[in-house]
Amino acid sequence: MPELPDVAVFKRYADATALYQTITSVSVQEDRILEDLSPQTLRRRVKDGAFTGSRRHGKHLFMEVGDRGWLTLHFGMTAFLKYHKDPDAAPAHERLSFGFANGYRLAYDCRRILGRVGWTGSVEAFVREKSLGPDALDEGFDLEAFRSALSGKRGKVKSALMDQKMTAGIGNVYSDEILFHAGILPQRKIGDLSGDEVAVLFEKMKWVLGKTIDHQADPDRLPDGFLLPHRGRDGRCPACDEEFETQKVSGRTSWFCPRCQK
DNA sequence: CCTATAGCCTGACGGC
DNA sequence: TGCCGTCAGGCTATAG
Repeated sequence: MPELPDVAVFKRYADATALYQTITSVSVQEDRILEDLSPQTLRRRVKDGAFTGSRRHGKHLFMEVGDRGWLTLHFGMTAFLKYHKDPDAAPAHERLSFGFANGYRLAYDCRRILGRVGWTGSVEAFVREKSLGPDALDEGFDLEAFRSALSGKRGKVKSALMDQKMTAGIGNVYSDEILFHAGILPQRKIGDLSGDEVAVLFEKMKWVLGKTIDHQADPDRLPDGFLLPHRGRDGRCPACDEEFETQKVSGRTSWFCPRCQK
């Protein structure tokens, strides 16, 4: 699930629940979740500290622990956060959790163990090391920068949107959503797009990501006209009622409307 | 350098 | 009911 809008919602959730509380314990149920970090080191770094702030870049969430550094969280395909007190309320695939002085825990649930939690001294250094492009919602990432990032790319437009080095945050689902609103087929080649199409794509990228965050990235709360609620359900275009088609692009299933998208 | 593809992981789901 | 194949909203290493 977790692409930029989902992680933005996780950030809000973490900010609303876990900030400024003394961390009294760390529980690691699954070592493979940790990226270049032992449970002991993690414990030493956060214990008796507190989450004092957070940032997001693309699909990554960073939780600041005072001046000690930043916890880095990536959610793979299936991870999410859950703040709970009652052990019965713990999510089914809790891999790691932080206990607070008030008795609550912030749990990291990751069914497929494709997500990773690590540590960095600097968010900027982390972004550089991972070769991540600018966050898709960064205001500095404007149309000019978008055109420049696309120039020289030869593949399909959907692959480019999902390329985290081009811009960070867009995955399979939201690339389809953006292309649907832009009226562009996912399998189109970058070089074949007109200047106007690139401008529309850019505008819809910003619009879709912002709009879905406003609606908690929840398919059931999105207003009419979005692809996401129809994806794999009734499978019909909300604009023209044509049946959506699917096609593998970059090894992932793409959904598109053969009538609305050119 | 670039792009496309296989593999990593677990578990939910549908068909038989 | 139970088993099995398929597939899932990501990333990385590797091949071409």
